[in-house]
Amino acid sequence: MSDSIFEGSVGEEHFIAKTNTFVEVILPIATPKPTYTYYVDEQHLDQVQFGIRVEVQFGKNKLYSGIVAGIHDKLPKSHTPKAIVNVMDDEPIINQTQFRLWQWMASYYACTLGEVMNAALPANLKLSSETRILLNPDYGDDFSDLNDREYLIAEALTLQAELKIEDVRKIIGQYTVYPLIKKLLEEGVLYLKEEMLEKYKPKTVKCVRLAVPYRNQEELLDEAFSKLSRSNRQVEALMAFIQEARKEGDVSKVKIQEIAGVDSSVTRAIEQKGIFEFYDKEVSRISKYGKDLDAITSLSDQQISALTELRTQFEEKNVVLLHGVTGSGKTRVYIEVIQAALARGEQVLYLLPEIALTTQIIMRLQKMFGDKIAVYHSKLNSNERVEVYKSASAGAPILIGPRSTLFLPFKNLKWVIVDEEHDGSYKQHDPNPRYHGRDTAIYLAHLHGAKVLLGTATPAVETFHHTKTGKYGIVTMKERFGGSVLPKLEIIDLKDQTKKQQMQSHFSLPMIEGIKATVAAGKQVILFQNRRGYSPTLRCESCGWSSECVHCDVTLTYHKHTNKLQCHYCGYAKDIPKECPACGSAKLHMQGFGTEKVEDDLKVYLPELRVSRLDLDTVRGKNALLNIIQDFEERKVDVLIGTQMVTKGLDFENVGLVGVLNSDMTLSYPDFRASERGFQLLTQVSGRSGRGKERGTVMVQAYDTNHPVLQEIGTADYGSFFAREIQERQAFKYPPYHRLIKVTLKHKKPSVLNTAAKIYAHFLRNKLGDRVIGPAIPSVSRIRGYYLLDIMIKLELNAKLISFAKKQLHAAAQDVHSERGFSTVRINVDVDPN
DNA sequence: AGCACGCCGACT
DNA sequence: GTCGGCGTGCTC
Repeated sequence: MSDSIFEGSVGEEHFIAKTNTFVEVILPIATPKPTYTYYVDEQHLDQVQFGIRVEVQFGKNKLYSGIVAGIHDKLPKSHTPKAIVNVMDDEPIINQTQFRLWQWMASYYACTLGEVMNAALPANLKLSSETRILLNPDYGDDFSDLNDREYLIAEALTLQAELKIEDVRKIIGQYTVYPLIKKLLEEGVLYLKEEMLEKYKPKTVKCVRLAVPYRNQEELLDEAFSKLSRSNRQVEALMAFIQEARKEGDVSKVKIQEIAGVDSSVTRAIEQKGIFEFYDKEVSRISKYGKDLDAITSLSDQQISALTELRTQFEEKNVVLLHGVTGSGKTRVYIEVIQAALARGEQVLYLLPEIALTTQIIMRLQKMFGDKIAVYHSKLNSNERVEVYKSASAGAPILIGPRSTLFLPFKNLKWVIVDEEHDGSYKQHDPNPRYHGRDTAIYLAHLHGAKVLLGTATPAVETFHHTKTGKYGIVTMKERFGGSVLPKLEIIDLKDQTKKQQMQSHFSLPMIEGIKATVAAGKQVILFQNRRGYSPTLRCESCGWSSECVHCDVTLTYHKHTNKLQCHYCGYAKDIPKECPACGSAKLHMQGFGTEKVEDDLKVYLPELRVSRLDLDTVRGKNALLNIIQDFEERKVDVLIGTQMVTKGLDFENVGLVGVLNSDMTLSYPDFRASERGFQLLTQVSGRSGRGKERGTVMVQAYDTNHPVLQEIGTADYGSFFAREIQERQAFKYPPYHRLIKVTLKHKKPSVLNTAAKIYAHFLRNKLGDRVIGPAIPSVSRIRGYYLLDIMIKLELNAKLISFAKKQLHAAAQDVHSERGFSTVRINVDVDPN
């Protein structure tokens, strides 16, 4: 080792370098450099290793916890490194494989390592000086277990609700505070600020027990019965209770009412006579659901042959698509695959689209595999997340969750299941890294030497294409489980209905009749309304004025519960004007229809029906979704009106009719995936119908009844859809034949933005020619006060070309930013946009 | 991403 | 005359 002694400082402290060791540190921020070099002094020398967190100063006062990505002895020539402030871990929190995944993502999705790190680590592993700490109210005010310094912090927090890391530093008069805070977090004394937002609320169930004299003295029961003898129903309820009480500890009120066939007025009466007593029992959602799900079912012939076929395919291919029609029982096949993996001691990753929407599947798996499953739920608090994170490296057998679950530190990953592989929500849109969960999963599996099972009823065009070229294997299941047949499809011509004046608001006559008949037959109905672009807006009949957001280029939509006009992009809200602000006319009326309007209209035409609604607005609360689903399952609701959400993994037995109110919107959306999305959506929606014994019906209302996709769902014919679609993709240079990169430029001033986009596009066109398209004005051209322009790049599938192009994207951005007055133009790159 | 430095308009 | 607006550049 050469002598490379230099002088430097950290904060106020001055040091003279005595070692010759430096670390490359990844910081959780979007900076152009992937890592920064820090000096390791003597006291930390034997603690630094790859993958641990170190506390470092960055800039004048910012402190971050960064990750050590490398150790070396080369003093940087251009500058004097700062020393690390502290070492935070004894053991690495990421492994080499994770780091390789991060690097791949940063390179493939054209973002920084820091941005990947940000997405990859749970919040509790990413302390920075911006973090605010609060007192955990559950800990109480007994601080006697704390040492002096800890006590000082806790005491300060009783006086002041929250503290910044900087404040903590001042209070205890020392610079190094992270280890202290880390310890207090672990002991449950503190909370990080984010955590307070999502308070854990246990679910409770109303339960029944006998009131005091009767509870302990069985001989008094006769007396209880005689007290109730005047009411048969009350006697029955008590008998139901006694019968249930023999089985297990807690007896739910609902269950008794169900068995005795009575409602809550009866149980309440018994309570009032002093025989019953009600109490709330905390239940885990899983066990509650687990009970009424059947034990492991036997496999159908089709499932058995699918499994055999899968085994064969996996001998050759690393990725296999399981293409099974809705209701063919793919989940059952996954369960078998998982069980086989567990028997061999292999780790399984199970990815789902939106976790909240697929609780049914999670429950089913959890019931099957119990505590072998760790769910990386988006609503876990930070401590729970860290627990799951650590359990992955400890070898938890099954890890299940949305795309971010990819980032866990797997130990022996051998299987990745990507359920509903086609689902658009696997793609992250907004903050970098704009990654695709399915595609990243395939790379992750490659790093681990694991196999990937993609499952869906409606494969993504890219995926199916890869099965055609032989890159992926494919196994098909054509029949629905339990012999239920695919639903009957009726296309209703809205042009014709309008002509005959048979439309009632947005319902055609056949649709109304269909709903009536289905409910009369004791079946339930799902109505699907694609909200996209079809929300109710306020329009002036005289001059055509409509209310627009002041920050975004969208019309405001009417929300009944707030009685205001609101913006979907930024949340801006305003009161409903009495007269038109443009022309003064009072003829303002509501236009368009969202699920809310459908619900209201239906109540007018069919007032006797029990209607419920499932969309983003009604599932805000933590249990709301579950409640809506349960009510529908328990048949307390006749008609469920929903958006896309009803298409995702929900499984209801008693649905006789699925109605699609307006299919045109879905199919005529102006982008290259419109057909694909439309086909997937309509097929998935219709798959909700007739899951039980009898054949269901699907009614699709359409103006453009000749749209090819409408014919293709009719025959559930993926093959002909694919054949037509793949030709268009090829002809118009879209994926899978070309790779798309979408660049979005943003600025507050349209003039600056326009020039910037021109410079950018011109720069790129010089390098890439007519592969560069645009700039074009996107359908929403302004968001939160920023104007937007899109530039699309279509690249042939040539690795050299693609990596060249990504370099040029970077150069083009620098070119724009170096121009005077253009440094504030934001440039976002989205590889493989949806 | 944050933060300080620096250069131009409306105020005591 | 300054206060503060934002545009610019740098951070190991």
